[in-house]
Amino acid sequence: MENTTYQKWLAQLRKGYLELCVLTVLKQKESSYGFEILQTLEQAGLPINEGTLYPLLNRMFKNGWLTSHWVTPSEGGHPRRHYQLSDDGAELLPSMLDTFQNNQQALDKLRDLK
Amino acid sequence: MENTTYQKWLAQLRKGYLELCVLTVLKQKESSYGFEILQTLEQAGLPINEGTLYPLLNRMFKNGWLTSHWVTPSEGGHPRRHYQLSDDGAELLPSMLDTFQNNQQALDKLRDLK
DNA sequence: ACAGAATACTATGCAATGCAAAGTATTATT
DNA sequence: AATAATACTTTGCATTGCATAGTATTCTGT
Repeated sequence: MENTTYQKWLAQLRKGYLELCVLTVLKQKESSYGFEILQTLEQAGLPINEGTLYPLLNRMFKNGWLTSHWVTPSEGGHPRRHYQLSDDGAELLPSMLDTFQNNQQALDKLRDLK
Repeated sequence: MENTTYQKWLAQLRKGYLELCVLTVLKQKESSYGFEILQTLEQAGLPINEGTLYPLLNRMFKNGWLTSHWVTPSEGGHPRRHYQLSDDGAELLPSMLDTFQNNQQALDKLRDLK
């Protein structure tokens, strides 16, 4: 109740940041799919909504940051849409990490004011 | 040109983060006003738009995170709208810092995958 | 004295995204 | 047969960074 505006703020803080996280996961795993990424993020302490991740992957794909192909598991089960970093995505990731860390440093500076 | 989607991403990454920065500035300075905050952020490596900051201050005020009063400088000049942290804002700031640092840690975990 | 820059705040409208919610399918478990 | 788990899609809402334009005062250079 009293925390409503804080909850809203949490959602805002994830904007942009989630893209960085997903690119990082795909760099580490080389190839992964929605459901697995969802679990990986949760294990790293970032539980996010299905309705957040799937559209996100789609947007990143449309941006040309990812490539994608369908995989039907040989052991059976629901087909999975796998994603990998594209060349553009791989090139972007270091800049994004840089920006994120610069933000961290800017905040540290502000905390040291006066 | 090729960077358009990256520029958009930069704007997204600032959502939520800017609020944390402004709260931090106001904690350090105890009281400040729009134009000064603008310059403080720029000096910390965060140049932001007027049209971003003033509405942001207004929203934070409406959320009850800040208090505000007008000050006419004794040395003359344009009247300034000063802001300070409210009790709610002061209480919120540590939680926000915590969340931000947890995000940093989550990203570090992801970079260590496998 | 006048023009422009710097200071300082307000208001409007757009684009982008996290999330809730509901839906579709398949496979595994009980 | 029913439920849960796996796996992806789609719609609509609320929020926010930014571009842009507008208002007003003071200071600087010529």
